[in-house]
Amino acid sequence: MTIKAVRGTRDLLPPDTALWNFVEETARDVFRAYNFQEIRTPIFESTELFARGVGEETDIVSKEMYTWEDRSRKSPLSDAPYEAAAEVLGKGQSLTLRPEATAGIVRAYIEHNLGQRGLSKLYLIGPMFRRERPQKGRYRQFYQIDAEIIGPPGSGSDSPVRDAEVIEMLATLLDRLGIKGWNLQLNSVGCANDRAKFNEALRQALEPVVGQMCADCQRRAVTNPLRVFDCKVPADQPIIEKLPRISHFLDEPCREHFDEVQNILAKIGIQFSLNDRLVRGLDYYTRTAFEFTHGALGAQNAILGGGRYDGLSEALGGPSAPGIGFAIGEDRLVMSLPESAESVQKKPDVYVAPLGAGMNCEAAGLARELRRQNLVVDLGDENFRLKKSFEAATRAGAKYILIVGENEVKADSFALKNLATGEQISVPRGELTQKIRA
RNA sequence: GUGGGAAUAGCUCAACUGGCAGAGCACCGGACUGUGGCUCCGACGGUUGCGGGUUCGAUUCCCGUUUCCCACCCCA
Repeated sequence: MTIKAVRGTRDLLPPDTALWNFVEETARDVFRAYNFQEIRTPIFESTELFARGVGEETDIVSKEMYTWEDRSRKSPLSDAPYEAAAEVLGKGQSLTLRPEATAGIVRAYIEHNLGQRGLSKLYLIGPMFRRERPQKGRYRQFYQIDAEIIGPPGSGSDSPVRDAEVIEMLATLLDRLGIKGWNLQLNSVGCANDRAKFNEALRQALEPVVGQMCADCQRRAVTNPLRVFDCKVPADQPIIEKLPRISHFLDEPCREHFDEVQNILAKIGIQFSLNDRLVRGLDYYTRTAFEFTHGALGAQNAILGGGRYDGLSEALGGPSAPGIGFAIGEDRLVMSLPESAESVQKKPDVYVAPLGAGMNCEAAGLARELRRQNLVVDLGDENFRLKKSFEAATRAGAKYILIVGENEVKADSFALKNLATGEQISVPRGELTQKIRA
């Protein structure tokens, strides 16, 4: 039995990787225009970070994390094989593969006192890990493109301008990637006080009717009443329609904040729809919550999600640092791209084909010169028959083939053939770069 | 964690009621010693996901298991 990639993980191969690079380069380019800068945090963190940051009650923390006990630093067996070390692991630290990016970024923000620099605009691209059942658009190792605006209150980090800025940036990114037919849904889940009041009202409203609802809703009514709004069972919809809505429980500052976000978005021409049933799965969200969906993704139709988390820093023992951010599911983003992998792939400008004994050296020298001119150059082998070189050049998608044989070397002028048109000319060494680039 | 479908050559798929495991494409070589895409010929390619059972005989039927796909759940 050969060893295979483990369940829920996968290899990304060429030419698909060209698509991923296209997405990441475009994202970096767009983020730069909004003055975001990159942050890289560790792929594993103390388990406690996610327990406190994401929330003990969330599905992510309660059943989806890859968590293990590290070896104890003091263990006399610390350099023993892990089977033996496991015997003394009682004192080891509990570690977890990151299931999302925000907690780690806020941890770094606190740890390095980034609040002293004013407003931080940070982005992170990398793998996340959740132990869920794999499905279309859902993997156990998946990639997120994440960005956050966070800072002390005086830096304006809590301003609705920031919410609108982040959302508008996402619309720009999706447009730049050529993604058509995305849909933006917006909601405000209020502050902690609003949520407490709303939860209580919801619980009361559910009590007399929950018996008539589906089994899932009966469970949710106890564990997490907000999630009742996610229910898709038709028979439950009339009941859900009559339940209280978070929008009626927002206090005055939260309402004004949300109004201003909508106001800005409308003024700058970003289409959105309000959805007061939109709830997010992580405990730390406050006020603005949003989601971009796309039709071509099957059941996992959320291409990205985000929101505001004004109390997260404090929950992690840090200073007050309101923030807003989002996470794009890169796997899903790539799935909804209209581009083909072929179309974004960088093809060789020229295929250098040495022909006959001793020509490898000549060809290698020429290839080096051309590559130093920033041309994309592929290189053959003097043992190839010319036919084989042509086939290799064609397969590589090269624009030109450059033949390096004895005749050419003697004349210091090389046969350059355009593989698409069939036109062939003899080009002196000094003019090669210019001719190939033309 | 639950439910449905699937797994045969690198890829896409055949193989009747249980009877020698095949094709197309791709790959490699040749026809063709310095000019590609076309054509023709040849070669390579398999523990039929894995393990067990029934049978004279299993890709085929049965059980288990793993993985993938789809959906639930949840989320990006």
